[in-house]
Amino acid sequence: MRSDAEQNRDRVLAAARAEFAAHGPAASLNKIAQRAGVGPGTLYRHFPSAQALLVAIIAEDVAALCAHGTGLLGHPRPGEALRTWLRAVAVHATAMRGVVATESLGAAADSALAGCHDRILAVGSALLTRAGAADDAGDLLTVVNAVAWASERLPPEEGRLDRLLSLVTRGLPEDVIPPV
Amino acid sequence: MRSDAEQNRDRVLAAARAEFAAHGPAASLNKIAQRAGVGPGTLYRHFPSAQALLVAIIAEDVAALCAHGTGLLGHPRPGEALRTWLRAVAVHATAMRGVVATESLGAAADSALAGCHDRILAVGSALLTRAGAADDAGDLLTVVNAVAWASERLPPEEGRLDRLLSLVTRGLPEDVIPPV
DNA sequence: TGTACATCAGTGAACGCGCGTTCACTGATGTAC
DNA sequence: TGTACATCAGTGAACGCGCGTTCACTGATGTAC
Repeated sequence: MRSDAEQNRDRVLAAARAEFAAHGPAASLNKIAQRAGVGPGTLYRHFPSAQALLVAIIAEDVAALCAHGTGLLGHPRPGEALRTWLRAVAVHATAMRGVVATESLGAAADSALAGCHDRILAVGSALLTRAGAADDAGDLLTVVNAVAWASERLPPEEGRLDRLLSLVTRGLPEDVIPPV
Repeated sequence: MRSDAEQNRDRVLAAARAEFAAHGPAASLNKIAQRAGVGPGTLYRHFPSAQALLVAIIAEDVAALCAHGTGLLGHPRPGEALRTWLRAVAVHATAMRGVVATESLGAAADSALAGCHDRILAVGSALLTRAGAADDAGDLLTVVNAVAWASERLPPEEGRLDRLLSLVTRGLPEDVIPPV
């Protein structure tokens, strides 16, 4: 790829993140192009649709989330590791006014996002198994996504996301802490 | 109100339900008017905005939901009564491609829907208290709404809504069933 | 290293579209007598 | 009951707007020599 093209691609992605964060699903492609300082034609050269933009953005994040989760597989307390990772998933899904949560839910059915979905699911399953939970990883991640979406729509309130998450995770196995 | 006006109002509401069900938040007011067989001006005479339409629709449902919940306060098994009602709330929130869930979440901050929100919350609190749960009714209803929203976005699957709900409600007190 | 050139990314005005919304006009309804 | 009329609901063409998208043209980049 020509170096100026790559630079523009990156600028478009950054602008898209900002516009989606500001306007959610109603973000306009023309405005993303404008914010990135390129013509609409340039945006289309790199991303043929808003969907393609979102896929690129989400794929950027999913790798980090999977790495985080894989690292937590070595955490000494499996239950805590699981909860920590689920919170990270929720924070990720909170981004961009619910757009990420919405896309993530449909990821299994979307061929472009299917890879992301599978990788997240694999990490989640591993963490669940290690924590000794019999839950379905897909269902659990669905609910975590849903909770993230909800917390993003409500007026911001300190600690709300954690309260809502704890409603969901309180059924998961707790770590046995050896008495001191 | 003139009788033809009331008839048109009802037809617009019915058409709006159908259009929101078909297209979610992207439903068009012109198309709602067309489906109702009235001119756009008539729709505006009754409802100045899409928001006003939604408020009218939701208010229609909330009354039924509250009556249902109030009736369940006399149910012999408080835990089961609570779960039954939460499921009814979820089914209500599943309507119209997530539009109802989205509106319901913002209801507390929306003066037109604040009344609905308060009534639902009061019924929920009563059922929770009776079941012996210490949970915050607002948080619980938020999560139930979120789960309903998610289940509406995923490809339909028999029993999914109940599975997701059970993830949320398994932390609630169970009824003590006397041994036979 | 320097230059000529082919490639292809970038430009941005312009398109058609459907949206929400308006308003001058029409006509049905309900009322007063 | 019958009629004349005032009220106000209904109409629908038309508006401006911003959207997604296109495409003929420009010009920067990287390459071949």
